Amino acid sequence: MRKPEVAAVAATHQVQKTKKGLWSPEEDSKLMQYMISNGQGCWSDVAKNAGLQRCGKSCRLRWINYLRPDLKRGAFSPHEEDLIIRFHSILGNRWSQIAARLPGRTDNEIKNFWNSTIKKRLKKMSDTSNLVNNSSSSPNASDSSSNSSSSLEFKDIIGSFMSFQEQGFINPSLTNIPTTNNLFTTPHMFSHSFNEDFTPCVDGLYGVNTGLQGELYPPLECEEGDWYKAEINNHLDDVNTNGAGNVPESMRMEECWDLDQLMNTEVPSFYFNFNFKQNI
DNA sequence: AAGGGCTACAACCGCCACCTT
DNA sequence: TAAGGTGGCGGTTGTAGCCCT
Repeated sequence: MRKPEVAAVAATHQVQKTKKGLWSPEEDSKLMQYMISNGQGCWSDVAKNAGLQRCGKSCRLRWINYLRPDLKRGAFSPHEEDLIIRFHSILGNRWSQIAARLPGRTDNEIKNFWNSTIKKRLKKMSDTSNLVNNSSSSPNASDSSSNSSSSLEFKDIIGSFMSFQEQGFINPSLTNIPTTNNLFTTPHMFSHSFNEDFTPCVDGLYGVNTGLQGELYPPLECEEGDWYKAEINNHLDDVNTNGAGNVPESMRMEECWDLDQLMNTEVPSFYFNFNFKQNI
């Protein structure tokens, strides 16, 4: 939160003052009344017409994140938490897309929740697993900052990896929790035992097909229950869970997957830009 | 009671995409 | 085509309020 301040902005013939910082109840009430009676329009007009000394952007943010009548208030339910974690494992930091799938929640809210709560939880988990599995590793083993060239968060990978493991998609007898030392160099075994196929999406990249994807890509030939060796690419940029930067526009997740349906199925599924290598 | 540390979250900033002129 | 305006988004900051000592 910020101290209220008044910034002078030079206008054509006069000096208009735009206020910054916390919104007062009076300002909230003005904006609320204006929005209810006029609806959403050009935000800079909203600021002017509602008699607010705020920039349009500030009005927009206040309305979307705080005043909107359809907002849900209060703590996230365990179900919402679960959804956020699952959506994040698929969408990365696309907060607005995650928020669009959680009615009544805003991207800002979810982002804050993730950064203040879930991230810490994952960090704790990764710290614990590093202690257990990597007692002889280098002092930097849990330091994600050493991978500063990538937007990939090591903690996120750990979280996703553990999620894979918890749900039985990673052969427990063949793999350990990865560390920064071995995550990108050690092949890990991914189960294919749920009744769908790994589906090649583009040149060396494989997704896990839940069967919801239709006939877009030919499935690999494989037997029910096979284990596949998934060799995670050495290049951090290629395993960026934040986006589909390595996947051609036409093949990106949004176009291929019905996320809403996906999230309602009993079969969890994930899509990483990992460079999977088939090892039958 | 005081004050220091920590957390949650409201709000700002900078960038980008899109639209209009 | 370029320039300017606007909206949307993710990252980041700063502080109110809580907790602990």
